[in-house]
Amino acid sequence: MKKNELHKTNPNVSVDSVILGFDFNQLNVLLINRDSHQNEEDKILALPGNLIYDNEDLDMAANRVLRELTGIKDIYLDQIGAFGNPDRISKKSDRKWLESIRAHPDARVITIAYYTLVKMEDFVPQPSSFAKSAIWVPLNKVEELAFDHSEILESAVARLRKKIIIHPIGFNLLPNKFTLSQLQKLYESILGRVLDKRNFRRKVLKLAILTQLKEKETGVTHKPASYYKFNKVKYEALVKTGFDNFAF
Amino acid sequence: MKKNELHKTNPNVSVDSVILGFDFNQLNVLLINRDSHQNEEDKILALPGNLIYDNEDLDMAANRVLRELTGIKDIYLDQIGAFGNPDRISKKSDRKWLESIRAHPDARVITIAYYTLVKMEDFVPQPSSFAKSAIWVPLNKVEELAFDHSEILESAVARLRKKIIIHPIGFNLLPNKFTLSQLQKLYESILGRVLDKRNFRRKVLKLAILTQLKEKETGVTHKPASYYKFNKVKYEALVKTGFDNFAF
DNA sequence: TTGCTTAGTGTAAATACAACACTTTCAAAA
DNA sequence: TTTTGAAAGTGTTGTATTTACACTAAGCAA
Repeated sequence: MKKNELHKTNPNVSVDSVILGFDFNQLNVLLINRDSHQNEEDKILALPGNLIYDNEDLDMAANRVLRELTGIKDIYLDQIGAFGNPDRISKKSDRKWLESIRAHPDARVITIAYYTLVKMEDFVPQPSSFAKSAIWVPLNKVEELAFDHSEILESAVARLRKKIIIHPIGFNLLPNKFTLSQLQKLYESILGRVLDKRNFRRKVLKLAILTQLKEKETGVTHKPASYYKFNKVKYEALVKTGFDNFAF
Repeated sequence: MKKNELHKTNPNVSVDSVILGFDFNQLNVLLINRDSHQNEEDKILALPGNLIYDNEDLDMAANRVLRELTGIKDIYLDQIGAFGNPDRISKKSDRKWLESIRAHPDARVITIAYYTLVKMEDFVPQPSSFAKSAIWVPLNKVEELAFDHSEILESAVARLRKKIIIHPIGFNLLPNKFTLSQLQKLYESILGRVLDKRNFRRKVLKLAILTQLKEKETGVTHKPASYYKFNKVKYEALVKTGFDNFAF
């Protein structure tokens, strides 16, 4: 084909999701492996994703992928952007991945990447011999991924790091009730630095978007921490005032 | 077709660019009209864009669109994201636009949107009877655009507003030499509020990324302002220190 | 009862931000 | 030549925010 000629075959367009969860210690990403036959190239993991349907918009497609894989619906989802260098099918294993989502074999693939934050308790991967089993992998243990998924994952984390300073989306990663220390640990994991306990607590509580519960931790070998829950009503009210800084 | 069936026809994928320029008074966006026949539906303007080629990556395609239209190359470009509701071809005129970029007629169109900041002096649209003539339109005079381009334009401005607080990309919109008042006016245009002159100057100068020139304004009927230029070397050094706040 | 572990709390110094008014310099008009 | 208009340029002060820092409280286990 002549260089720079318009394509005759339209590209495949898929949606891939970076699904992040927090295990009270570090961030984890949900990855899938194609099947359980452990050939060398089958060990390469990928972000969950699929081709978009004709009749759904992009956000719907991302929601569908999340729902089909985990059963979770109506969750916070944010588009990272489009990826798709023409030479992105570089690894031996990438072709197999493409077959598995029934992509047009001759066309390039462009993917619209999303990231989302979920409570890990909402999805516990089942040990399975089925194709496409999913596993939680701690961010610092992630190895090379299929296609350009490593790059997408990196973008997602960078985006989250910026966004969490401005919007308290971190609450999506925690159970409904949580302690201030858990919240602080979450922020430290995302931002990659330790925070001053007193300053953190003062700042969070001053926002007045948390409700302190009467309940406390039990069974711990130290002073039990008080549980809090996220107060969505107060948060919405706060946003309306033009609030835009949650910086630590 | 059955609902939620995978598409048989891959979507068209195009790149659209929000090209912004500053005329020392307000922000302008570069729009094109399809041809000079002034039928009613031909008056609808659109963002410049085109289908991506088979062998180019997305950023390259956006650069190409910018270069083909204006001759400008190697400019700051930032991806906004992907747009493309399946029902986005809503207006009578939209089909004509699609024909003009030779899109596959039966497939939906997904577009990857970019925005870029240019010096208006670098591109002066020529009055033309050719198809697809381009014009600078002040942001507050923009009417309904083709497809979902109004939504894309809105996203671009919102993105710029956030980004300019953190990165001094505003210099891309000004000539090489400019006065502090021009710079302030630019920030006021983007942020949509007036800024205190003394506080603005103190803050900008403290960053030490501007070099004051010996040259002053001439021919003005008031005290002539000193010219400054952007010092890229000092800026890069500043970024390395972890600087991330240019807030006003 | 002692020891270990994490929860929970206040203050002071340094820094950043916001508000505010007058003098200077040029060109044009009187 | 003098006056006028118009924007450039310049510091200070009060307020709010950020940072740094150390001890007591409460539970469980040994």
